[in-house]
Amino acid sequence: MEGGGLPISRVRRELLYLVEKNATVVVVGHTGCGKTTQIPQYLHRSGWTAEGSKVLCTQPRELVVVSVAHRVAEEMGAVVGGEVGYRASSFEARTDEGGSTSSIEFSTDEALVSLMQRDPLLSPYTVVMVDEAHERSLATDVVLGLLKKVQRRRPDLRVIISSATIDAEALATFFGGAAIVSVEGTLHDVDILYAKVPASSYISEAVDTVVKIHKNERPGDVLVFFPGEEDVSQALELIEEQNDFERQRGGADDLVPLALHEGMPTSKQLQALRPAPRNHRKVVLSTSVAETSLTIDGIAYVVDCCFQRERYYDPITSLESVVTCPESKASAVQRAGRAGRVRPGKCFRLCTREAYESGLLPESSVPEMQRSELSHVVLQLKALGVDNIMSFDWIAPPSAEAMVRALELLHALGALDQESRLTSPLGAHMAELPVHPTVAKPLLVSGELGCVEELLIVAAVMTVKSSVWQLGRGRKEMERQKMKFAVAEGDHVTYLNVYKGFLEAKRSPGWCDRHCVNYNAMMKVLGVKSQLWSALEGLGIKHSSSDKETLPVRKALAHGLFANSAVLSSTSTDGKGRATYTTVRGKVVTKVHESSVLHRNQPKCVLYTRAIQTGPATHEMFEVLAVEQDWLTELAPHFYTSPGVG
DNA sequence: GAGCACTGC
Repeated sequence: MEGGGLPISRVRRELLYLVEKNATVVVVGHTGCGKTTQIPQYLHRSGWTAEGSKVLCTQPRELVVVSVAHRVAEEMGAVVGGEVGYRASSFEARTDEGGSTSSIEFSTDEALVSLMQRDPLLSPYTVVMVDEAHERSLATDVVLGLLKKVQRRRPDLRVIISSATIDAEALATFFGGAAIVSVEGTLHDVDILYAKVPASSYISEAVDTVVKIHKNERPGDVLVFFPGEEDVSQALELIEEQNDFERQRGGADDLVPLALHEGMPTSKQLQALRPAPRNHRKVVLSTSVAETSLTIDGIAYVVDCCFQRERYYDPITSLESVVTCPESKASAVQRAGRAGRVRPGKCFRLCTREAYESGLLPESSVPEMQRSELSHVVLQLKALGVDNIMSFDWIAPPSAEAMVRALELLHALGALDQESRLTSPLGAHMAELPVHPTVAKPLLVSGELGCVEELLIVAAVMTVKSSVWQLGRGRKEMERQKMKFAVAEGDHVTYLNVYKGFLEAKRSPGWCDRHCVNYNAMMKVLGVKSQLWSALEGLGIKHSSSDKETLPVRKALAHGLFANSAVLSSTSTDGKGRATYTTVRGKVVTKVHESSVLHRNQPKCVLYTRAIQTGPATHEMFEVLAVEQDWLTELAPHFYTSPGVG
């Protein structure tokens, strides 16, 4: 397909003219208008890739990078790795550094940040297009700030920002008055219908809406968006009850409800993506995975609860919380668009039109940059030569507290010196590792402590976000299986046993199923582990193993995680018999989360990977490591002796 | 008694 019928083709000439005349152009257009696949080809055909120069297009997600590269190559009659290439880590690299012949390259935003550490002026590129900029991921915001900086030294560099929403003005202003071009329309129209009154419970309202669609609307599958996994399972139960009720009345039970969320095994996810049996209507009950990451064919109706869950980092306590809040209009539009992929569809929003139009729903979500822990971003910027982080040209500046926290942690980790300059070699090496600074430091000290192999495994598991554990036949069974691997030293050390078992079982998916281990997560662990090993090897670190000795492993981890410490409270329980802890810094009351192998052990002092607020006054620690309290002052003397702390 | 979603040097 040539893409001639796509909405983007109507603005081709205008777009090319604007790119010629302006340093920066903002393109506004919804998903499906063809901008991602067509704009790079327009640029290619109009001379922007002449004489070995290149056009780069970035995406927030790796999966999209790979699939778009293949689609564009196919449209051009080229092969991936030839005229069209991509940069992605966990997939086989299809372009190499300098000698690549690709005219059009696709990469993730993250990969562009790392590319800029090696080639700050992006010398071979004439145009960089930042796609899906409205998603405002951490990496997107970093890329936008960096590109603006590069443009000052390379006035010839063209930047195209593509966004699905109307915050185009803000983006254009940030780039000193960029040109704006709008792409009207999508492939198919979607009718938007609103609730007449605000719903008292979005779960039952969503289920009622599904039932109404099933009774009154033409055939076509339904996709329902819920904020979280818990909502998905409740809705699933309600629809099954409804089906039972229909059966008893002798009605048709041709409604097929299917859950879809990140935490499910892939086989179950695929089930939700498969077409329903003939004459049945499929209802996919999903979290926001289906908003951007997964595409389901045959969806004609979308039901949107109009809520989403967002993670917030509190720099004062250094703890995170996950809150349910009204979704942004940008998400609402994206979700609705999922109904119009194959033919005109309908979207039922469970908020009122007044609520939508009066500003009760924000235009866009708070950018990740303003609700995240920033030590990794700060370290990256330092490595890119941005000396004064506070005065970096942020498109949305993070809070001063969050930046101070990040600088403080990086200083305590030894990545920055007294003057906040990157230390050498430690800070520079930490910046070269594709993991969070609290994980990079343990990896780097593992050489001296003789436990490189063990740290590679633990760091890989910590970096692969999806849990190593997976529900098999119920929570009880998972608990039972987990205990087979569990050790008193904690979750991180337990991972070593899981990894060992996985290798001894020759990476068998069946073994994983029987032991409630997530096969996909383990395969990713293998990939990340070998990637980390080549990075460490490149830094001159020699391989070693501590075998059955776990003390060096815990010590190495403590070198990175010391800031996340909590001690067992003397007044021991929360009323339900569970021990409470107090974070050493911040003095917040917290508990060991049920998912941890240590949730009954009550060690005196623990380090955690993350602590999340799970209730109004409840914080829980995920991934917990048992340590000796005197390690804290030993490993981070300044951190634990400053006034008012410790 | 159970955690939105992504990614990388």
